[in-house]
Parts: sequence; C-alpha cells; structure tokens
Amino acid sequence: MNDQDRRSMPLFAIGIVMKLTELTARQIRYYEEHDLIHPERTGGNQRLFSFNDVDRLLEIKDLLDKGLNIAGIKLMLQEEMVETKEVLPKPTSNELSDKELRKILRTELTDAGRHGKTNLRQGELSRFFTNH
Amino acid sequence: MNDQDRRSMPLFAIGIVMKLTELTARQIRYYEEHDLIHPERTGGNQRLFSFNDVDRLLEIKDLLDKGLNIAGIKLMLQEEMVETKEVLPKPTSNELSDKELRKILRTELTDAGRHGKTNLRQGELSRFFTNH
DNA sequence: ACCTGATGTTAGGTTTTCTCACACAATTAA
DNA sequence: TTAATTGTGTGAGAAAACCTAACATCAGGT
Repeated sequence: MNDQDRRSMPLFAIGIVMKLTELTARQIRYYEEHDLIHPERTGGNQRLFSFNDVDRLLEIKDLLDKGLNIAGIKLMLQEEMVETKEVLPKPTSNELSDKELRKILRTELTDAGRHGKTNLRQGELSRFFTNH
Repeated sequence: MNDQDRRSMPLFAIGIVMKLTELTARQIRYYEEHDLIHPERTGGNQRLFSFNDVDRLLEIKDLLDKGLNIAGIKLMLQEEMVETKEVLPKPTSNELSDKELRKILRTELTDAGRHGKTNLRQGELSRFFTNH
C-alpha cells in the first residue's frame, strides 16, 4: 500500500471533518453536490472522508476566503487533478478556454498571495499527520 | 502541534476502527472496559479513537494471538506507558513484582518471536499513515 | 427591486453507536 | 467431574449522528 492509497482511504465521519476543517455539514455537503469532493459512503450511505478529501476541503475553504466562487474553485481543483492524471483526454475547444481561465485565476491568486497569507497548494492536513 | 499530539488526536468512530483492526465492537469495548485503551468520547458519549488507540488495538490483537490474556497484555502495555512517562511513582513492593512479571513476559514473547511472525512493538498502524 | 449563490434551519427517516443483560465455549481451579 | 472465570457473541431499547429534501435568509451583482 503506497502513500497515495493511504491518503485516499475512507476514514472520517462528517462530524470529525467538521471539526478538522471548521466547516458546517451543510457546506461540506454542498461542495460535494457541486463535485468539489467525492467522499466514499458506508453501506448505510453515510459519508466517509479521506485525508485527501479533508485536504481539498481546506483548500476550498481557503479559496473561498480569497473570494473565489464554486465555479472558480472547481477549475482550480480540476487543475490539480489533471496535473496528476495519466493520459489527458484530447482537449476540446471548451477545455482550452478552461485552461485559459485557470491560468488567469492562478495568476490572480498567486498575486494575491504575495501580500496576504501564504498559498497552501498541497497537503495542509496531511502535513499534520505525516512525518516530514 | 507535535507528532505525539497528532497521534493521540481523537479521529475515528468505532466502525472504521473495526475495519482497520478487524476486531468486533464487542472486543474493542471489552478492552476498554479492562483499561487497555482509553478512547475519547464525543459530547454524545460516542467513542473517538486516535492513531495511538488503533496501534494499541493492533498490539492487543497480536498479543492475544500469541496466547496472552488481558492481564498479561495490560502489563505489557503498561510497560510501554512507563517507558514514556515523566516521573515514576516510587515503586511499591507490588510494582516490583510487576516488573518481574513483565520481564518474564517479555523474554517469553521475544523468544516466541524468534520463530514465529515478527514482533511489532511500535506504531503498526501509524507506519501505514506516515512517511518514513 | 429582483436574481443568484452560498449557507442556515427544520423535519422526518435511517444508520450507527451506546449500555446492559444474558448466553456460551474454552480454560482454569477446586 | 463440577464449578468459577474469561473472552466473545447476540439481542433489546435508547440515544446520537447522519441522511435527504425543502424552505428561509442574506449578501452581491444586475
């Protein structure tokens, strides 16, 4: 079992995720509804979150604080997905404009980061539970 | 927040602990009842386990497999506690014989380990969720 | 003033967990 | 052998946590 497997293992009920992220259940479910996260489910349909999920939620929270809306956040996170994906589907014209958008957003945020709190970008929560 | 804090942070409901350890709820509660573990509780009295708790449960399981009973296991784990404690209470005559017992047990187990499966001794589960 | 997007709140139902009690098989003790 | 003890299974009833769905609210933007 490699590191990525561990980080994507479903472990946390929504209650603890609320505490870890300081988000409400409503918010967390809303973000799932809009495809920002995809937690697993128990046999009885209860959400089970992984470290990755919690990390994403912390990113979402941070991006919201920076003024992004769900659509913008989705693009940002989608960017990360693509970066770590194997083969990209051949870009449609729509994807191209998405890429443009993401570029703009990223520039914007990087700029904002220069005189605000630091950009997180990766593994906020995992950094807590990981040695180095 | 240091590593030990992270490892003792209450995170897991009993359901996932069951899966992680392959123990039944009955067993887990029984071990708690006999002071082998001390999981936290939510405001609503539900158990919340830490990485350390899960590690201990895996140790307990292993020691049970090796034929120890609860009393023996308690001594073993108590040994570990003592090793990481600040100031030891001045040993009573009873404590002395405990120490003797632990020594015997440890020898026994170490010996058994030499021609069985390897001795675990530390952080079984954490090893899963920790880089190096 | 009117949308829309994000979140709060409430209701009713289901799942998970809780304690407590009793059963039982396997040891250990008498 | 018979009698306690130990570790675990199982079931009942209650409480906690979670689920979806609906409606409310409130700030921004048009």
